[in-house]
Amino acid sequence: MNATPPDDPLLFRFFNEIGIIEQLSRARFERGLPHDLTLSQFRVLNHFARLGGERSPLRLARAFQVTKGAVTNAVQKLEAKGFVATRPDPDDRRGKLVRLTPEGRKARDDAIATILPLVPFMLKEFSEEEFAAVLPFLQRVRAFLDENRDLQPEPVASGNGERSDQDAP
Amino acid sequence: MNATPPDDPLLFRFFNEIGIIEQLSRARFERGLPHDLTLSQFRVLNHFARLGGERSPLRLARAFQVTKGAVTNAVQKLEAKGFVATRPDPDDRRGKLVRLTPEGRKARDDAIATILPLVPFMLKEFSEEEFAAVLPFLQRVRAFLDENRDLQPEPVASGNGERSDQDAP
DNA sequence: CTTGAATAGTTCAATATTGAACTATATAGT
DNA sequence: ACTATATAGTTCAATATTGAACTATTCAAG
Repeated sequence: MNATPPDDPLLFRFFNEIGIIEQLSRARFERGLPHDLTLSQFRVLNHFARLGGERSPLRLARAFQVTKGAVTNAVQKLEAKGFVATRPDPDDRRGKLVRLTPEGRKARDDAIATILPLVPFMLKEFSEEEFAAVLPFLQRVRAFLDENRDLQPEPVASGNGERSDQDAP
Repeated sequence: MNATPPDDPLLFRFFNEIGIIEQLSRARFERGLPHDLTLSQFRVLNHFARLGGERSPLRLARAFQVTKGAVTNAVQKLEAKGFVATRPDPDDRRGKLVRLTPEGRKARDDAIATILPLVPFMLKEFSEEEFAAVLPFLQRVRAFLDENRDLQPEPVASGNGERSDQDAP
């Protein structure tokens, strides 16, 4: 069954395919998550595993495009499991810093391991070159959307500082 | 800030970009939805607007990869707003058939209208040709994931009948 | 300094989604 | 026919997310 009629703007068809792929891949990944991890919780672990260091909950909220409350929740759950640790921000006593623990690092690796079998599975159908070919364009689109996050198309307002920390899944 | 380190499998980087693009575009679209529509509710309207006809809630649930309960909820809300109508399935008295009303059709068009300005906005940065170039590959990936939905990569089991009604957003 | 606005984080009510239980109907095997 | 099992839809408790209120701290202007 077709997903978007061929007479829709090319752009809609593009975003429609993106949406379906995301939904299908997320459903598959979410099912297999170990340690009772939520996708949101995994995202936090993955963020730190990839980027290292310490971050405030607010930065995480912006990176994931969720509310501060959602991050509070995820961080509390992760802290209860011992997968992240927090400390007060020494430079700003309102703030907090979250970091990955070794256990959290391992939990993240366990989660990644559940999708690793997918690599050879998909590479039977698609070549590395094909992914490599589309990647740069996807990155450009992502960067464009990221730069124009809260921007309404019409007014062409001016960008507002801190951007570009987007993360997924 | 980079999203996925360049040494990750190309596949992960691909799905990571997909995930980010989906998140950014969904956030933007969701914000502007009219008629107090939820994204889930819009999906139902859009599904019927594109494919026409009548469908059972169960088919919708499979198309959207959500539970039957979620569809019950969305359909009830849409019915309360007069955007869909339902009738008992004449061939199966357990079943129900949902269809779009003219008001629902209009509500869907209103929703689409909120993102239409994005088309010229993005076409300043990207050409139609670029989208056309990546679309076929995305469609192949989508079809592959759709065909192998609940399939675990390892056992290479046999496909199980009814598939391929996936929809998004 | 002191006051007022902004910011970081938490909490809470409201809403959506899930997974499981439940009801009603259909289908298959004997 | 009769019983057992499967299926369509709803409902409900549990959980996650949101948006707003709230607390505590910081920053900026006078």
